[in-house]
Amino acid sequence: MARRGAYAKGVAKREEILEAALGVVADRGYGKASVREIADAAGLSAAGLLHYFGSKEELFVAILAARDARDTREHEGQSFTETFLDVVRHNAAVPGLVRLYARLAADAADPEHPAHDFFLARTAALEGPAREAVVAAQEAGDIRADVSPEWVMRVLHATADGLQSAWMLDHSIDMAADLEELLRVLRPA
Amino acid sequence: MARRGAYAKGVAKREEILEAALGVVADRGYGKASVREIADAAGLSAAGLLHYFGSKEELFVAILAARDARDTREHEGQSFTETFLDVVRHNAAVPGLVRLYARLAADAADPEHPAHDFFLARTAALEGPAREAVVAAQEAGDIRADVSPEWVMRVLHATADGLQSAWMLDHSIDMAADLEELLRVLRPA
DNA sequence: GTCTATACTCAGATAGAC
DNA sequence: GTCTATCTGAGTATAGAC
Repeated sequence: MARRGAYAKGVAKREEILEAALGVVADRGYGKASVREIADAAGLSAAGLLHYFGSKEELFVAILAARDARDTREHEGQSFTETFLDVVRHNAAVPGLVRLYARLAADAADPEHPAHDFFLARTAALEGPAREAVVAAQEAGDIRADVSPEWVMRVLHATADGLQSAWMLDHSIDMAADLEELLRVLRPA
Repeated sequence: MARRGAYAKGVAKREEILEAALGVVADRGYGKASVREIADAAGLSAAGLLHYFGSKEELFVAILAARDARDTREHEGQSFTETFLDVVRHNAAVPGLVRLYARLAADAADPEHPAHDFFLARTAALEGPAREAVVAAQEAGDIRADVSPEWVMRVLHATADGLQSAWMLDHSIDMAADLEELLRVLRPA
């Protein structure tokens, strides 16, 4: 049917726009990456782009959502620790994405911001599996038992985020190595 | 002399502008805080404001620099750990400042950004005293000796930053308590 | 040295034609 | 589904008043 074709084209165009947007952001930074420039790179007008994504901010949220979806898909079945460190290692290869994440997370503090709910949902979605993994690690003797699983989750998440902030300014920081050392320190005495 | 009077007035106006700017940012967020609106709140025109601060970004860097200067002044003579936790506790009372910091830190990843050098210098300035304090804490038996002082500094800084990110989205997080727990975990077995 | 008025450029977003 | 045209508001450079 005709609708099928149009639909498939829309999906393909969406992905093309996401690719182009990430490229422009990586090259020029969030602030200087205008909707017009991204539209040019994707081969359509600014208004055409906003037909797919309602606003610049929604477009950028979609990039982060696509990244999360890919990370989840690619690490299916892997252990929590390995997934965690793998994602951090991979992030060191995509500075544009890391900067986009930091920028959007800062803006999303405003409850009215389009990314606010995305970040809340993201943290909530990570919470379940991460908690299970931490409890299992404590039972297996890989993480000391005298700390709460919630605290471990918060601190691992926070430290990874904070190391990314520092790494953005100074790429000589080895985020994964610092986190591995933290996991070592968290082991029982 | 006449110069003295004019100079003193300029300094007072600068501080008035910084106060007004922080207020507007806290109320409306970085993005919606326009130079015109801040200028209105400070009682002068946008161009008048830019006479004191060359650009919106430089104005915001000045706010963070003033905060750092105050924090340093107020905690002179206090121990590293108490200063660290005090600053974190105080930050929970000034969400506008925390958001401004996060936003500027994200933008500052671009080496061309006016805040880039500020953040590099800030980290470097913290490094000396913090390293000394960590080494002393290790010698005193408050921090385990099998980790490098540099790693401890990076991780404490990163965790505090990351917890701030999480706290911006969800104010129920107790940043200071989580950091105290981290300091406890870092103690020798 | 302090500050205003004006104006320029560019941004994101919308309306409506095709 | 995509465009052109246009709106509104941003940052800021300039010229010059006081």
